[in-house]
Amino acid sequence: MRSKRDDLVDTALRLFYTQGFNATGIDKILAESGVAKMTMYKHFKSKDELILAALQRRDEQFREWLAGEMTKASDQPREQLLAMFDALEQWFRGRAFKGLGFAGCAFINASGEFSQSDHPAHRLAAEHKQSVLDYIAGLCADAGAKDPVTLAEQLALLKEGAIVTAQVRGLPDAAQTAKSIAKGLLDAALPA
Amino acid sequence: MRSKRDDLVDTALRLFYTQGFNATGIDKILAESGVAKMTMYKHFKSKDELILAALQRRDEQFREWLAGEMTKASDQPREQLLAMFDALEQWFRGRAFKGLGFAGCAFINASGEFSQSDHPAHRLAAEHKQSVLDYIAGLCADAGAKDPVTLAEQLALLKEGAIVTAQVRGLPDAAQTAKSIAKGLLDAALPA
DNA sequence: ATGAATACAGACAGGTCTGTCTACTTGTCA
DNA sequence: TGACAAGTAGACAGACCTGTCTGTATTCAT
Repeated sequence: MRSKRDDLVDTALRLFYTQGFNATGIDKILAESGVAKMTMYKHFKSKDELILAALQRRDEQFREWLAGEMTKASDQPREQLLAMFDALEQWFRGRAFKGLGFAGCAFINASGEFSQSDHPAHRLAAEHKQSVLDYIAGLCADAGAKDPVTLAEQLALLKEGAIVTAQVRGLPDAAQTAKSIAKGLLDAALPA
Repeated sequence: MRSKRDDLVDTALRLFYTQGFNATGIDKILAESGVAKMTMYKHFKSKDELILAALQRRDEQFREWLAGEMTKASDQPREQLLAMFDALEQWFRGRAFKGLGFAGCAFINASGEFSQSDHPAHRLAAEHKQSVLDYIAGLCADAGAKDPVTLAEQLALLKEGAIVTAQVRGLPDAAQTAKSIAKGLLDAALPA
């Protein structure tokens, strides 16, 4: 059975993601999740803590989804890396997370709203990006890259570029633009 | 002489950029700019209009700065395009805009806070990105690219990736990561 | 079945937000 | 001098915000 805490965090994530962190009030989250205020304040000391919990859930959800899409596309690391960009395109087109249209990257958005780099939400965003980077770097190593970390940094940068382009300009095609650049990088960095 | 309106817009831009749009109240802008509330409401019908005016100023300011850095680096379009990434690095390190440290891209941040794509601020962000893209595409054409628009889309995507990486993870080096990818793209797309 | 834990609704305090209003001061130009 | 434009301070309304509190209902294990 889903706990009240889960309902709360899911609703909070949805509203924070689609409407913004500062723009979303506690009362709206409570109303939409059907949870009482005191219940929330028993689970979380403050709105800030709820924000962190929502971002943590997003981190798990997103990485699980991405790894799933990539592994189901192929069992060869090179193909998995390229499949990342196809997965991104599905996300940009709103087909990735049930009941959650594309509204950019929750962590980029959080970094924008909480721009001081020592803010817990900003820190969490940096950690999320690092986790994804580590995952990519592992695949680059598996694929036989001479310098897997550098290659992973390049691919991750392409990923961020695609996300922002899709969000700001409304161009889901950006995923394919990034993918074609990625192909060139992989051709150059991986043994034939 | 600087008009009150200019003081207002400059202060608004600085605070919106560094603290966020929703998180910045009118009163703080008025206090820091030394302008009375009624004066502001004479120039702008609402806070939303002030936000738009601030973003418009940022658009001019940023594009003027970027074009300046690029043209002063070289008079060859290929070198100018590469110099864009060096300029970005200066920005990321806080050396680009006097009295305005790096806090990501104001337009990406705006798109994050106002995620509905028909919101005026979001629309303005898309227009800004398009303007920069057009500028890049012009240089690509000057450099003799067969498909200047595609090349420009690729370079612009690298630029966005670098900005986000520098902001979220605090890595100004991302500019050089993007630059080295850009070099490969230019080598492939431009006539020797 | 009784006590503990969990959740509920809803009022409330204290603060902040945007936007409006009034009444006063300053500077300019004719 | 006198009319007018532009700016000022500060009060205010009404909405919304976070976080606290009270008192009641439900669930569950012992």
